[in-house]
Order: sequence, then structure tokens, then C-alpha cells
Amino acid sequence: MEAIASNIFSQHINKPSLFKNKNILNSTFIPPKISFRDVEIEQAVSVLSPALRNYKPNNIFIYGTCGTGKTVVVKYVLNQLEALGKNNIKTVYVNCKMKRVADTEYRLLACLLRELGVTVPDTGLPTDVLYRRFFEKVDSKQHIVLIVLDEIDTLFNKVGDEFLYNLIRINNELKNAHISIVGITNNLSFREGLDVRIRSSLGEEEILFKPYNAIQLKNILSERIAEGFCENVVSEDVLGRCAALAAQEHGDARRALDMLRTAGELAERMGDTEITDTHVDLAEKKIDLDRVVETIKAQPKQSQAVLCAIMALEKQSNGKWSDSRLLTGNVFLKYKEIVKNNGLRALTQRRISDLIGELDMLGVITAKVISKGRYGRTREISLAMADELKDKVKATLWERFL
DNA sequence: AGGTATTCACATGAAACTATTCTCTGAGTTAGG
DNA sequence: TAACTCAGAGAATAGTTTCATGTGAATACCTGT
Repeated sequence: MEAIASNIFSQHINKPSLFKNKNILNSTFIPPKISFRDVEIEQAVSVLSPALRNYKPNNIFIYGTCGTGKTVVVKYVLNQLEALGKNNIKTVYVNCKMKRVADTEYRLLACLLRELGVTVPDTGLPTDVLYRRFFEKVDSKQHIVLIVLDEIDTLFNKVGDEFLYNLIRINNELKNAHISIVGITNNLSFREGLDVRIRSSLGEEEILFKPYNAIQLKNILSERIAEGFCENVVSEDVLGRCAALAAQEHGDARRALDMLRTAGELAERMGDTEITDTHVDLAEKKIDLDRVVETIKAQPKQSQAVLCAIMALEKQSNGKWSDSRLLTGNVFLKYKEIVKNNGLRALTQRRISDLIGELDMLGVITAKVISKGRYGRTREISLAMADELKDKVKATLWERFL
């Protein structure tokens, strides 16, 4: 066994890697030193430092678009704080966006409790029981609990503001402990939608993260490149290009890193010893392509069937039949056909309407509500994909349904 | 011609239902003393 | 009598269905000129 395996893999093992340490090129990696965020770090530190003297720090709200370093900074600061605060400070980080982890009130609580060392079942318990257990656990000793709710807006949009209200209320009733909430969101107008009481309580302090500019991105990237890639793999040109591309995308450092890493992987796979512009271009395309294909694959069957119907219709209407335009009604008919051929249960048109809306949200299709006057109101649907991607998606769906 | 009123084909909302998974509780059962 | 088993009541959640109401503008229908 060993001998065979070494035969198969030896070629790959011996091939020199372009990477020195791939982890560093991951956007979730927390570097020992964070550049261009001194002001924000200082702000966070000054707000949180009372915790070290056993006072409750103010709640903080952190804003900033994608890839501006919010999460990294918060984690960085909290790590240090927790290290210094010994047993008196407990920090809990929860990403509210994680599907099936913390995307409902119950699961958020369960997640918090788990972080505090209490295991609770995934289901079967009333939510208020969890609140009670949470309360008891937190209040069981004199300490400060910092709760970080990342992507708090997604949870809010799903379940409303009840959980925030409850957390604040709990804080008021605690005898021994204190909890402070750090809310992170990339939705700059999130505050507006909040109840006044919650807004004033939660937004005691606010920190805004501005996007990186191209020069800063370049710096950040080169720091990581130095640690992550081997010497001479990434040229100055390529670096500049990645930074420029990401700067266009509102200074998204995460994107820049992903792009660089993927470019590296591609180059490695192609047997090149250096990353070139070609690799970067390919990487950029691949990231988008993969993202869409993955999201489609992850969609439930019914949703895929709807997309399949849309694509099938689109093909037809390219011919001549200009009246089989992509409208909800037509899609529904086609969908029923497809579903019937595949032995699936047909859903209501109401539901299909929602599914179309969801596909639109995912960015797979564009669905615009139009009024055709006397002839009703409906959605006009079009595919929002590059041809290359379209073929890829079709291949997946066709195989499945046709 | 100009102005209303209709009307279509869905959109959009709210509520209720279904199915699944899982806990908790207490009644009934069992086995050991 | 303590430990165990098991059915039933309840919860949380995702995914739907049902019922109800909303809606923008191309037409049909009037109206007075």
C-alpha cells in the first residue's frame, strides 16, 4: 500500500510549492500586527478597557463594508483583552450569519451557552428556558462577558429585535456579572431600522471602518505575501494588480487575499513557478464562477427546478417565439412540466414566485416587476450570468432534470 | 380628444399548516433486595 | 423501592399552502365638443 501511494503522490510531494504558509493568505487569519487600523483599534481599546477594572464597558457598534478588517480587529483586540483580564473577562464571538448555527434567536442563545461551557440541545426546549440558563450561567460569578455579534444585521432581519431587547434586559437584571455587546455589521444604515430604545442602549459607542485605498491594500498584501508565499513568486506588478482590482471593489481586503491565494493555487496547478497577470485574471473569474455554481448546487431541488425552467425557456425564446418571454406564469408552466417528468411534487405558484425572488436575491437571475397594463403585472426575468457560467450551470441542471 | 373606470396576471402579506427532530415528564414496568 | 422504558405533550424550525389584498398601466368605455 505504502509503496503504491508513494508512487502516485511522490511527483506532487517533490514539486516545490509556491506557498510558504497558506494559512496566512486566508482572510480569516489574524496577523500579529494589523496595519492601517490604529485609530480603530485605539477606539476599541479605550471603550473596552474599563473591563479590566471590572466596570462594564459600553456597548459598541461597529460599521464598515466588507473586507475592511472589522472582524479581524475585534478578534485581535478581544484576544489581548481576554489574555490580560485573566478570569474576569470572558469574550464570546458569534457569527450570526452562519446557517444552522446562530441564525435564529434560539440558536444564538444555544451558541452563546456553548461558548460559556453549557451544552444545550438543538431543539426541544422553550427559548425562555435558554434565557434563564444563560442568565444563571452568566450571573454565577462576578465577571464581565463581552458578546460579539458579527453580521448582526442578518439575524435582525430574520427574527427582529427581540433578542437584542432581551439581552439588554438581562444585563439590567444581573447581580454579579455584566455583559457588553459588540455588534458588527456591514450594513451602514442598519441603525435606522432599530427600535429607539435599543439604538440608544446598543449604540453607546460607534466605530466606523473606512475602506482601504489601493496603497493600503498593496501594503497589506505585501505583508502577507512576504510570509505566505515563497520568494519571487509574486512580482510587484501582480501585487499592484490585485490591489487595484480589490480597490475597485470598495477596498475589500478579503477579496484581494482570496484572489491572490487562488491565483497562487492556479499557478501551482499549472506548474508555473511565478504568478502572472494571467493567473490573477483566471482567479478573479474562478472566484465568481465557483461562487455561483456552489450556491446553485446548494439550493434545494425545487429551487433548482425553477432555475432549470427559466434556462430552458430562455433557450427557446432565443429562437423566435418572442411571446414565451420569461414571465412568472410561463416559468411556472415550464416548471410544472419539469417537475412532472422528474417525479417531484409541484409547488404552488405562490411559492414559485418566492423562489424566483430568492434566485434574484442570490444574483443568479434578474427579476424585475413590470406592469403590462391591461395584460397584468408580473416579473420579467433574465439570466444574469456570463455565457461561460451559463454553460456550466446548464450542464449541472440538465443532467439533473432533462 | 380627453378623462375615467376596468381588468389582467400576477405581486405581496399574513397566518396557518406539515413534517421533522428533539426534550421533558410522568405513568407503567422491571429487577433486585 | 429504585431504576428503567416508553408514550405523549410541547418546542423550534424550514418549507409550504391558503386566503386576502394590492397594484401599474394598457385598454374599454364615456363624455362633451
